Amino acid sequence: MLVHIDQKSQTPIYEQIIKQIKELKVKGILQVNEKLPSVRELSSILLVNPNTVSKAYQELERQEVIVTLRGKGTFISDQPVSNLDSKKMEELKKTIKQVLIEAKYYGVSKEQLTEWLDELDKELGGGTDVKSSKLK
Amino acid sequence: MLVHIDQKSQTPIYEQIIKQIKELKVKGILQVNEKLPSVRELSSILLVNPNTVSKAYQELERQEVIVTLRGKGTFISDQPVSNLDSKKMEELKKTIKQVLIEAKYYGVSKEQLTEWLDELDKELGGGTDVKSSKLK
DNA sequence: TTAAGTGTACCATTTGATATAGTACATTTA
DNA sequence: TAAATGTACTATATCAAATGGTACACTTAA
Repeated sequence: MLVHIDQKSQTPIYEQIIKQIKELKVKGILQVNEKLPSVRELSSILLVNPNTVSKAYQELERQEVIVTLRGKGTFISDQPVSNLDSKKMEELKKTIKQVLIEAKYYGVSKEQLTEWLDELDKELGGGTDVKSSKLK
Repeated sequence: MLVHIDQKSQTPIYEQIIKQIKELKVKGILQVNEKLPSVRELSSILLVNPNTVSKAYQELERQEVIVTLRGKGTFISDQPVSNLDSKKMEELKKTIKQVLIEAKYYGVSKEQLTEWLDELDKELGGGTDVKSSKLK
């Protein structure tokens, strides 16, 4: 299975699922309109409670990453990403700020962080650019 | 007071304290060997429990950001930052990866993130470069 | 129509982190 | 000695997270 749960992690299981589904979509491993495992199926694979998977799916739908159809299943959304949300922008910037502060404590320069960004962008970019692919 | 607590935040109070002390040090607002408010003093200022402040101070000392001396008080550490910790490096990289994935969902480009890094670096850089200042 | 699979909605319980409250102790300073 | 300091300890309350179980509405396929 593509999703992997770390039970020892301090990150909640449902958040781990959310992050990994997003990553798989950005990478293009999960294609638009592709069907995801059912709540029960994924829960039995990951050995977690169905409610936990359901919680992850509900949050993913709220973020318009996936679409759920009663009785049919859950699918990768083909809808455009919601408009630029200033709140989200601020969150991103705050997170980056914290990363930068942390980095300074370990002698990691801004330039190093920028290099990592380049690396990771290539690593992820092999898939689909979620935003622009919706606008064509 | 320089530290400000947001009771509504989902971030634990002790973590808010940790982050802000670090930021103040990176900015140079808190200088090396400078005395911090006592546990009881800061707790009464912030209207939080002394144990909560103590927890923050203990974690900050574990990270070698501050030094505590029994009966004397707590001070900004003048010790060199601990050697580059590969675990910490991985954590930073993971966080950046998540930020990048999030950014892609909101049409924020890698270049935009890089710009923010530059901005924030200047904003913080007015203070002292923690790492290099120890090596002179 | 029936049966299976789907997401969803409940409820109850457990666990762990967080925060508070209170007390006490060892150390340092004035 | 007295005050201030960090620390340790116990107890309690709250909340998020996760689990377990049951049930319902809808869709699909036999």
